[in-house]
Amino acid sequence: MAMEKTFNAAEAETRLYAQWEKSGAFRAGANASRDETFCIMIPPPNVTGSLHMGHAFNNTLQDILTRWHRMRGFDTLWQPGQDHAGIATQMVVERELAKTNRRRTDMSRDDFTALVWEQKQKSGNTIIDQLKRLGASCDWSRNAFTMSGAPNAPAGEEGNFHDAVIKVFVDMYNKGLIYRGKRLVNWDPHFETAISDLEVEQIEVQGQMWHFKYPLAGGETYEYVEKDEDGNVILRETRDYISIATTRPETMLGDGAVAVHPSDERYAPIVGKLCEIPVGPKEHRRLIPIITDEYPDPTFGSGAVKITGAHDFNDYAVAKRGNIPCYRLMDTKAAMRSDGAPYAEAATIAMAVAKGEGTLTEAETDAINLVPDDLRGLDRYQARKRVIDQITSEGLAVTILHKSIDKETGAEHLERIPLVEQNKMMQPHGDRSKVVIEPMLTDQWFVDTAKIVEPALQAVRDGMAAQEDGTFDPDAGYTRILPERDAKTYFHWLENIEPWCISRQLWWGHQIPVWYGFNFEYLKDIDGNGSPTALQAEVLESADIGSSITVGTVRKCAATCAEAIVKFENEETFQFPSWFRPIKVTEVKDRAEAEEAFLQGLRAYRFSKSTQDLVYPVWRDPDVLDTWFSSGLWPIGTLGWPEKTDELKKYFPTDVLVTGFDIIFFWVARMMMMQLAVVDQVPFHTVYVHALVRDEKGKKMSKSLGNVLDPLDLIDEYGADAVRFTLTAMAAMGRDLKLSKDRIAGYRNFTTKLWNATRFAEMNNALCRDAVGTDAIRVPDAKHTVNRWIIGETARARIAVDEALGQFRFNDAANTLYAFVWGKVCDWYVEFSKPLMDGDHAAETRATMAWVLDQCYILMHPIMPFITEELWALTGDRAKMLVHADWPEYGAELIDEAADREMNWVITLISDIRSARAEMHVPAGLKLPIVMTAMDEKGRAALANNIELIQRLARLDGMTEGTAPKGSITVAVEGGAFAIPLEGVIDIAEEKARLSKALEKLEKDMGGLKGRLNNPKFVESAPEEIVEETREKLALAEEEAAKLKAALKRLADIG
RNA sequence: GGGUGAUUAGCUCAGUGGUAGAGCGCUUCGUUCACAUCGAAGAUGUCAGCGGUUCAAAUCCGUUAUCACCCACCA
Repeated sequence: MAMEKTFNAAEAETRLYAQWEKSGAFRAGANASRDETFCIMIPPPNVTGSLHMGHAFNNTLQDILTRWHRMRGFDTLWQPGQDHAGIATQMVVERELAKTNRRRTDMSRDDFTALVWEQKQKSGNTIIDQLKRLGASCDWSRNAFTMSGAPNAPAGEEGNFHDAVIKVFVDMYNKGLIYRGKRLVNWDPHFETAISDLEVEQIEVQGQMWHFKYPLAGGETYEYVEKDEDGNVILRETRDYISIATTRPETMLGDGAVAVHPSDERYAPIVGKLCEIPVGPKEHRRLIPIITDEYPDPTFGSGAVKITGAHDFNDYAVAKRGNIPCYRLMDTKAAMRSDGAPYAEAATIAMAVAKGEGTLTEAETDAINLVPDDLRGLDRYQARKRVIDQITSEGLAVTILHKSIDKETGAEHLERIPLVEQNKMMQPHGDRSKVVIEPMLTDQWFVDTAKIVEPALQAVRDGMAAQEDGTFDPDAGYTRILPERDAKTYFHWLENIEPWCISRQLWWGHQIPVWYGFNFEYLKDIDGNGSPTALQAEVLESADIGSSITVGTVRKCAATCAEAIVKFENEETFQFPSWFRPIKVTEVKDRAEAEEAFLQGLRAYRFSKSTQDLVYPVWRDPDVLDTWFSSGLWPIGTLGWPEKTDELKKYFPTDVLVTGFDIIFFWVARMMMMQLAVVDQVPFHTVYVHALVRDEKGKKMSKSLGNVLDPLDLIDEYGADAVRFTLTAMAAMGRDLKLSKDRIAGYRNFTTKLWNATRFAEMNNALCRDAVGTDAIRVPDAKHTVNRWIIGETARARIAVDEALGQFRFNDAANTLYAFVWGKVCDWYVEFSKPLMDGDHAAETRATMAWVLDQCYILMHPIMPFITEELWALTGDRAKMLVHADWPEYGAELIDEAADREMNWVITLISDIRSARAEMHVPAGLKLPIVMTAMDEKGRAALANNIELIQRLARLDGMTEGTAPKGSITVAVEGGAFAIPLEGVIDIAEEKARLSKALEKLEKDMGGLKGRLNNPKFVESAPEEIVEETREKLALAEEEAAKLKAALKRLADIG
């Protein structure tokens, strides 16, 4: 067998991965030899996504933990899968449609989702294949998908994830943890859906703020007084208006009030009076009250704020407090241009066109004339412009005097211009659509997070407390978040949690399992003393009013419902009146089941059996659930819940969640809340939060910046092992990770180094094992110091690696291995072994070399699986593949302190001689004799044992004992000194300089050491071992200094 | 506005009380039979500033400066 000079990663990686898969190496429970389980849930990537650097990092860490546990004999499962990613995936398909000038609304919902499924099946495997290239050892036979088993899922997409999601929704609804409500939500005008707070990002934009006059009702006037900070009056005038400042003039028509701070004296005279919204035909202008509220800041703007409850979150709060009506002005549909095409920019919301009903709820009386005709159907920004123009032309814009100079004449004059302030403001944008979010008052579904947040908080409080005092127990039912500061983020968010809006007006996702129908409870009230509304009256009028409700009543109700449903179908955001609402949330598969469920409810209430032949109208809520609602169930969902599967029993709660901090809120917190709410257990005992991958300059990698490093390109160029090792070595907890190609190349060289160390052993027949097939379990019974030393070093490495991985200190593990393999094995042990490969110690040394290299493969395998597996196969007949090799358990018992001391002495001696030679410019190839001028017993023994390798590595030519010859350089070591005769070669001045410099450094050190030891407080207070160590250091330094001085003196005598 | 973190060699970063390290880069030398994707040697730091605690501080505390990120409702 002759090995190639380097590892061919491209060829070997594919071959090895196929071999692992074929042998079922990654299957749940493969290689299990003990009862303990270890389970990691992959953070499911978007099904349309492709592997980016963040994935590569995240999954490398998971793979390391998984492979490590699998080799240690745990019953291991790394559960893979993908997320259906509602908005993102729907966006991909809609973009495709747009290429052929089609839109989603051109087809039926079923046809559209069928297209999405096609897309899923087309691109869903991309990321799986990419993860395989990285070496991820997931159990692909269990690959999961958050939409599997949905009603319209095509063949091959079976599964029970959908059922689990629906069941959780129903259970939570029945427990009162989910409700439907009319609230102000973040409306994304591009996707025409509500989104949650987390999906909104605040972006700083240059904004404008306009100042307008709202005339007081009836032409009333008041004395407006402005004072400076010291209370001096700086302005006093009579006004017949109140001046407001706004950044959103187009919402003025929806104002419900003008608010000022209670302490604001300027407006005190007019609080409680009415003012007029100065937009639209004069005869139809609304009057709104001037109220007080703590919210307005008297020092900002004019101090007076218009309150538009339906289009601003602050205003909404003020309106709630002050019982001010909220008028929704806008439609949820994008405005159309006159030619019927949508506006190019996405942020288009029409000013409401609907009269009366529906859109302008909560203030139905005023609805009719809310929006004048000339503003209807406009995009919000067009409407803004028109409103500003109208106000300005009417002279109601607040103006300021502006000095300007006539260019022609040079004459200076003052002119009045509208007061428009330019200021930077944070504006909410959709994180996917990048368009400005419109707060909208709509009916949405919410999770009442306040009711389920406490267990999620407590579990982490307990986990962190245990982590703190060192009593952490994985089975105790709590969760720790590492590093600690991310726990703070978690607490902060959960302690201030808002209701979670979970309905999305999309088509791709889990449709909400709620069916609407006539609420018969409503009629019950009529039988009492309640006064009927118009509808009730109508229903009752045509029904037989009597002791019981008759078939006729039901027919009438059915007809009324049908009418509502027609409206609902034509207008997705149709607001159901209160008599039409979900009266039962149930797990039903289709309309027939829903109808049957309703009928059962009716029978139970007051209808006779004769009504069951009625066709009763029901309607399913068209909204789908937020993607994170289903992702939140990932741990139990992938394990088969609600079925009581073996996997669920075995692997749940799972062990570690490895994730980036950017989805702590989106995902981690929600999994915690939902698992606790549904199965009353934490989903994992440890959350390991890692850094974000950035480019060399520390910028977040993004397509728009063009600074993306594609992990697959890097794998092509350097091999997966090098990429993985780089990421691991840089995985210091909770920092940014700046990736550069140089670093990857460095670690690629490291793989080559290991490869070539193996090549050396192979050439020296070190790999002809005396015990083929034992897979290096047996530690060689070595006698020679060199071998005993490297065995001890191997044990140290194993201990350090296990400890590092146990604490999620991935970089420590990587650096330990790097230093061991390169710094110990390659730099020294391979060299030391060369003279031993023949002669008395040959067999032992070869066995040790073989064993040490095996240990390198094993210990490195979790980080660098490919090259190690390849070397494992190349170097022996193995009973098992490396992926299933047994992780070693040897420890400190293998460390031979005496061998350690001896070899470290030898290494220091060789290094010192090399150093002296280099500094004296001794030609590297020249072999020199050496004279031992002094040596203690231990030194003599060490020397005798290792003389051959010392001569070889220090390039010496024979050793004698005696006094330093003329013109020699001095090398001082612990216990002795050497002289290297260099008469004629040596430059005495240079040698003096070298020795003086070394001496200087020593004396500086000695000064510090002496200073400490002379300080009585140090000797008293410091631990004994530290004091002792300091004394030893000083003694050694003094000894060496004495030798250097002697050498210097000799040089002085000569020169 | 609130919060969190960072500031260490030319660069990228480790280092949680005992007197500072790695990789890359740089300089010099080297084709000794594992490896030039290599080897040997070398240079470079008031550990951001100031103050405090301590026998001892890069490390703990306070403060200042700069930067980064997260959260947030200034119309």
